[in-house]
Amino acid sequence: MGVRRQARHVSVKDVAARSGVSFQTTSKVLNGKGSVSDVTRARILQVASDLGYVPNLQARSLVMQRTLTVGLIASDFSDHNLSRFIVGAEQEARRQGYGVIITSIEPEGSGTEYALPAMMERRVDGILLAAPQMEDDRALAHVLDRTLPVVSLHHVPGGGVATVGSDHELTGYLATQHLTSRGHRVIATVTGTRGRRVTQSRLRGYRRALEEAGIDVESDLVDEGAWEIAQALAATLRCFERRRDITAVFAHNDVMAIGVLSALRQMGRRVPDDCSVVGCDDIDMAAYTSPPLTTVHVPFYETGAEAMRLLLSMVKTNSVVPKKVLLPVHLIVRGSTAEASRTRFRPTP
Amino acid sequence: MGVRRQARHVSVKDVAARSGVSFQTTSKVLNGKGSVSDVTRARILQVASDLGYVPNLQARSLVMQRTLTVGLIASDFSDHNLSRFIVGAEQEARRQGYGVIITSIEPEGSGTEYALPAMMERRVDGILLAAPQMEDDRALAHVLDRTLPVVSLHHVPGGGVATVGSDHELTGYLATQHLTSRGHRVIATVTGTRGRRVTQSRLRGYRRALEEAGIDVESDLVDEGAWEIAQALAATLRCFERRRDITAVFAHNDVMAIGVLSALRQMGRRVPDDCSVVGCDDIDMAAYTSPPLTTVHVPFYETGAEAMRLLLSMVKTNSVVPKKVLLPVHLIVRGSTAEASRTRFRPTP
DNA sequence: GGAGACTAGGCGAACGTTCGCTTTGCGCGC
DNA sequence: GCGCGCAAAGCGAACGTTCGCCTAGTCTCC
Repeated sequence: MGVRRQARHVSVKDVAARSGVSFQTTSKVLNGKGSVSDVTRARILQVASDLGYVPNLQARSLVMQRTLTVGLIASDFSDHNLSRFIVGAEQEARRQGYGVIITSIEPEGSGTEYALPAMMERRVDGILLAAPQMEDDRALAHVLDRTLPVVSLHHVPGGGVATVGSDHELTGYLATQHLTSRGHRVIATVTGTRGRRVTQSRLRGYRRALEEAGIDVESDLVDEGAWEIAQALAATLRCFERRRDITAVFAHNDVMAIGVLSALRQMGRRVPDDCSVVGCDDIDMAAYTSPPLTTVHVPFYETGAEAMRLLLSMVKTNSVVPKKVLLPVHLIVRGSTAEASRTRFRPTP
Repeated sequence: MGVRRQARHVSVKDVAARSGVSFQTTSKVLNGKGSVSDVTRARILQVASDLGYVPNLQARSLVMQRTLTVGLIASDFSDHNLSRFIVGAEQEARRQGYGVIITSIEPEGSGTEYALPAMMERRVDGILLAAPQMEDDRALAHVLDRTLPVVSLHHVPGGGVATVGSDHELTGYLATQHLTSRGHRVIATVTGTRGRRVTQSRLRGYRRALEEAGIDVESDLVDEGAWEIAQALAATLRCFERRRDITAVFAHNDVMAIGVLSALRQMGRRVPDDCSVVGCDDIDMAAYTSPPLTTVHVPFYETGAEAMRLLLSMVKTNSVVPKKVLLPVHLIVRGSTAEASRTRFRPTP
């Protein structure tokens, strides 16, 4: 039980005292400002390093009026996509010398009550929002407006907030178009949570691809998987109960696509021989499902980096630019999709 | 391009001026210290809320000598297990009113050069380390020692640092013992990265279970999967090339277990009829592989929460207690394991 | 009616910086 | 020989808090 008091930090005054100069001169040297003779400069630097001087950012930001720190509010750090985004954002911040302080907000509503104040108390220079399920939270939007530079991963009501994301409609379009171009005509889709914008966008892309191929959009081919394996599995079973002639399924993300694969296996349908499957997001595991999943790559890491770049540029110029950035997505063809002509009908056991 | 200067924050002096008292009195009211009459107290509180006063934690921590902030250094936020850990830690910190500032360190060596100074500059009250691959980094250990309260998820050389983790040897033991108790005698294991302590511990558990069952430990049944699906798949194939009589495989984590399942499928061996598979970690997906994976549950979330609890208790008492906490793990039986008697030998195609 | 205790509030200092303004000392041109 | 300009360093103030100590006023009690 080694209890020991924490050693006091060495301050610029300590360094000054040891070097025989005023602490302001020391400060000048450490910041490379003002004119100081080479010999004293060297002496001060030497002493500073001997004493292990580490500047106190708290004090510094008090006078500078900026903290070199940004807040990152996320709904769930363990969400795979979100965590890629976070890594991208954090690395970009680090590259630019900014610190990142995080808070997660509880899914059941307003963890915002804690998150925002915590960030404000710490006087963050800007905020990065990554809480997709808050996209309709007007309270949040209200608080954010007119105060700080904010960049969000998702839509924020009111529209004063800059957004960086990927083109979800294109995602849905590319996935579906890949299937129609391979001759599929009866294409089911297992969607994300109904109310969410991503879902609506991906659904729009799905419809557009079908229409372009001259295929009617039929509602019994659409079912909700709500981003979860188990629900996607169930949704797939429901679709096939309604329509036995489905030859392809587009899942609104890869995790659900894995559920779709499970469902098909369970029904005794082979992939891609009996049914093609395409997901989106391109998670690591997508390359290792059986068969490997055809999917649309969504650049989460780059989105995070880009969002942070935009945020920091706003912070540095002290301006607010409510622009929307969309990053490109692209199709990755693997083994889970095949020509419709190869598809042989096999009755459900 | 709506450029607008950032509004200055309202300070305790602003509130004081408006309420007609000194700013120190305002401070007293806001902190509930000293004696202030009910009427002025009410007036001050009213003004504070009218003006939207938010205390400046920077200034506060300057005089209080603590920042109510802890640093979290992690190797990779997008690692599934690590991110569960982080969520647990963050939530516990939040519950206790502490902020969390993060840095990731690059796998290729010493991102520490940036991470530590960044934390020190911000005068964090303590540091939580979650960078398993740094477990042998003496430089890191040296810097950490004797300065701040530090709790680590992994071993730190020199041993002055508190550690919270789960019982990896027990994990390996439970997984393997489950297999031996079901009559398996030829049990392969696909390990994590060789040099790592987790790997060594899980391997020790594996050996102990075998010995208890009176089975010789044979080196041609051990192969390295290095935590990755693809490598685990390859390792499995190699094992079966050496030994065709394997009836069960223990993978050092669930991700690799998925690779093992792929390999078996590829070889035409059915799970669990021809071969049983058990993983560990209990990731979300484990319940949805086909067949659902028998695994050992490792409480990452709780580990994070517990680590943060320990860290904060050290911070609050200003003491350093280099204790080691081990959290319990338990077996979860799903569909990927069966009695050895059911196992029928099928030659590799 | 006066001493003592208590209440309400003010004041100065400190925390560790940055920044702009002064002061000191010295070489130099006329 | 005198003022000028410039380099080197010091000084005071400010950032927004907390904290300990001081003071003025009121209440209580004998």
